[in-house]
Parts: sequence; structure tokens; C-alpha cells
Amino acid sequence: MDLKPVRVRFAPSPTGRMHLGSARTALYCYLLARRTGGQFILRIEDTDRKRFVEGAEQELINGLRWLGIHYDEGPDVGGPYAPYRQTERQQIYQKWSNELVARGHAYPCFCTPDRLEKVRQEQQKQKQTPRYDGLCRQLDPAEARRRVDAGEKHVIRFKMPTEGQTRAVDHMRGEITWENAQLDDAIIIKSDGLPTYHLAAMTDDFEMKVTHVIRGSEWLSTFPLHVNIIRALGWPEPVWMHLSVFLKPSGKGKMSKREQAAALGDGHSIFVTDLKQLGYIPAGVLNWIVLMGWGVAEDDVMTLDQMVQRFDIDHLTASPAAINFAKLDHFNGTHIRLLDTPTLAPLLKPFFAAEGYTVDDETLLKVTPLIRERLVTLDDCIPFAGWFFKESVSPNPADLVAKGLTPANSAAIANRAHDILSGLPAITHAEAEPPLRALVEELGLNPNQVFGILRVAVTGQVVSPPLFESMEIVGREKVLARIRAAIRLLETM
RNA sequence: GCCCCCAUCGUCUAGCGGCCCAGGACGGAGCCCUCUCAAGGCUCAAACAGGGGUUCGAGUCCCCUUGGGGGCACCA
Repeated sequence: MDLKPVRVRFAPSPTGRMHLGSARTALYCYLLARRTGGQFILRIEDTDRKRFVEGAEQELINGLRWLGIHYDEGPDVGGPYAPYRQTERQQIYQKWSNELVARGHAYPCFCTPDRLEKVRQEQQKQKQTPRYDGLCRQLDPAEARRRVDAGEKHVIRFKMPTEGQTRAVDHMRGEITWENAQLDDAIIIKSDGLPTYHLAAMTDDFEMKVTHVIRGSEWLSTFPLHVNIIRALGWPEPVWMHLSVFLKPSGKGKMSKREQAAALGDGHSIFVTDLKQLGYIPAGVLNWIVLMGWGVAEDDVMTLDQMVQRFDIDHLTASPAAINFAKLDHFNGTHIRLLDTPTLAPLLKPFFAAEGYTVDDETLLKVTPLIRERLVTLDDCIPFAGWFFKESVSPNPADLVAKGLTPANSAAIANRAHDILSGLPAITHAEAEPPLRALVEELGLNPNQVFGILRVAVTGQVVSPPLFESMEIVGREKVLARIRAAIRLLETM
């Protein structure tokens, strides 16, 4: 691919939550900018006041920050082409809209929503493609001008060519051709004076000197409109790329609200801020989404920096990708394992806190290496290590009985172990294991049987981090006390 | 209904005419390691949607069919 520095923008509208699709678009934009040493811009497309959602912009920004996708220019950081919120750029769109009308490429339309709706219904009844019937396109420009000046309510429509074809090139898909006769005269300025996406995005991309437009494939159908606007104004054309959508895990269509809720109940989500709360880390999420639409032959575990090194827009995939949460889990676990203890431990803390545990850093730092390779998500630290921060544990009596043995036998074994351990000045991994192994040998049992009793006695659970390391962290007095409690429990069975 | 896009293992993908009786990853199965659970190592099963062309040669190029997806708003 060409490595000349580019200017790319991520241009979401603050109308909802930030989902995986947006995150991937932002990621690809970011990767391309960094790869070429260019700039990555965040632009807020907030011209739809009806669907505007308070706080959505902040969630977007938080999401990008959390993922580590940093932008060079944006509403909160400024930049040479500020402002970066479209509602603050209204005069600019007005100017270019006027220019379009002056050049005969656009016209005022006085049709009411009511009339438009009737036309649409009529067309549908006749099995025709619903589109504007061009009534106001015939209007004499001077007459139209007079009505506008008189304050008559109107919109501005772009005058699409009616003959021939429109051709445009998508970098991933090649040349695409449309019959102009199929195209519609889209509204570019609404009656509230604000532009629609079509005018606003094209204008800003021009004004902000955007060289590469990476956006969702939902824009493919309005692609010919956009290139016609640009060409009518004589603006340079960017490199276009329309990324495909993400499909639900079954591969059939997009995720519905209901399915989103089901995924959440399962510990998964398509929303970035949810993922953070569910215990996913940015590196895992990033590695997961970057591979949905971009393939690497081998070594698919990558950090953000490694992605930058390898990213190549010539090798993006155009086909829709089904979401696979199992793969997210895999990448998340893999990247957690890549974290060193001083980095991982603080990430775990809020999850312990959320469960009501008070954790001291000293213990946490010792516990972290023991559970690191067992974590798929950060919140897995609770079942594995929550018990470390409890004053006492309450084992299920039945779990204390070793496989193939009676409660009495188990109690006797626990007693022997207790004697051995109490004879040690301190219970460390190095000092405790040999004599207990010897005990296993002497009794002619499996390590599993003996260590299993102790595991349940000390940790209160059947699954835990390694026994000896765990006992060392818990400390001699507590270990011995818990074994004695377990013996008493076994004796009452 | 109309327009446009897409099509390799269940899933994400490598492949850009011969290196492919198709490679990697997830998931699945088995084995090894092992104090539980993991992690790790090894092995196995698993795909070029179908049909026509072009070519000495096609997963790779073209066409059709089928299937899937997106769009058809004074939303983005």
C-alpha cells in the first residue's frame, strides 16, 4: 500500500452507544493514520437533532480512550480545522449549498412531508421504487428564489443526473456503477437549516483535507450521491473504503435488541463500555475486532503497536463477518497472560471491590501471578481468588471427603497433614510440599486425594490456584486453623 | 419490488493463475503434562456454494444460478 501520510476521520453521530462496528471503523482509521504517519480525526456528526442522545459523545470519547485509539484532532482536543462538531459548522454547509444552487446542481424544494408520504405510498402501490418525483426540480429558478426569499418553508435537494451512469471506485471492492436513472434527488439541507449527512460529511471531508474515507457499508447505497456532490463542486476525491457490517453469531443478520440482552446475560456485549465492565481488556478487544475484516497469515496475537506495523488497507475483506464471542474470550485471556504483575494487579482491584472485598496490595501482588493464566476476563479473579480476602472459609463438608475414602479416613489424613505442617516454622511452598508428598507416598494414595482434602479445607472450594503457593500466601496460622476446622467438620459426618 | 455489495473449514481468515490433494486462528475431539482449574505441548476431524466459460493450467479471471448482507427518510 501507499505509505504517504494520510488524513482519516472517524465520524460517528451521537445517537446511541458505541458498538463493535464503530470501534472497528475507528481502529482501522487509526491504524491507517499511524501506519502512514498521518492524522486521525474525530468528528461528531450531530446534525440530527431528533435522534441526538445526551452523553453519547462522551461515551464515544471514553470508549476510544479506553481502547487506546487516540485522535490527533477532535471536539475536545481541538485542531487546525476546528470546530469538529457539525452543528457548530452550519455556515460552512450553507455556503456550499448556495454554491451548489448557484451552479444549478441543487434546488429548493417546497414539497411538504405530507405530499412526499403520499407520493411514496402511491409508488409502492404501483410496485415502483419509492423516490422523489422531481416536482420542484421543474420550478423556474427565479420563481423558486422568490418563494425562498419570501420565507416559504423549504429544503434543498441535490440535482442528480438523470441519464448515463455514475462510476466510483471503492478501494476494497473496485469500480461500482449505477444507472443514474435509478438515483434520487436527495435532501442536502433540511427545513431546519441543518445539512443532512450527505452534504455535511462531504463538505467536512473537503474542508478538513481528508484523504481516505473509511466508513460502514451502509453508505454504499448513497455513495453515488456523495461522489456526484464532490464532482459538482470540483473537489478532490478521497480514497473510499466501505467496511462490511458485523453479523450476529449465527451469521444471519444484525443483532437485535433482544439478542443483545441475551449476550449480556452470557457475559458478552457488542457495546464497548459494557465490555470494559465485563472484564475485557482493550488489547483483547482490539485484537479480536481487528481480525474481523482483516486477515493475517500467521501470528495473529498482536498489540496495538504491532497492528500499526502490519496494517495494510490493500488486504481488507469486503464480506460481512459474524461475531464470535468465543474468540473474544480467547484473545482476552491471551492478552491478560501477556500482562506483568504490576500491570495486572491494579486492573483486578476494581473487580474485587465491586464484590465487596477489601484487598491489600501486598496480598494482591502475591495472588496475581497465581491466577493470571486462569483468567479469561478480569472478573474471573473473584471465583479463583476472592477467598484469599476472606477471614474464614466455609467448605462444603461433602467436598472434604477424598474420592474413594470415607469421612473418617479423610479426617485422619487431614490430621497427619496438620501435624506435618504444624511442625514447620513457616508454611512455604518449598518446605511444605516434600513432606506432604512423602505422606501421599506413605499412605499409598493419589496426590489428588490428599491435596484435595487440604485444598477444600484451606480455600473452601474445589477449584483453586495451586495449593502450596496458596497456603504460603494465606499463612501458617490460618492454614492450620482451617485444617482443624475441616477435621471437626469431617468428624461430625 | 428496485438498487448495490458479498461468497474458502461451524466461525474469523491466508490465498491476489502453477508454490494449495488449500495454510493459520477460534471452537470441537484425542493424547501428554499435572495437587483441582487453567496454561502449555503434540495429534486428528473440518472448506474452495452450484453450473457454465477463458486458459496448457482456476480457490484465484468472466458469466449465470443460488445463498447471504446492506440500502430505498427533512436518520446517520
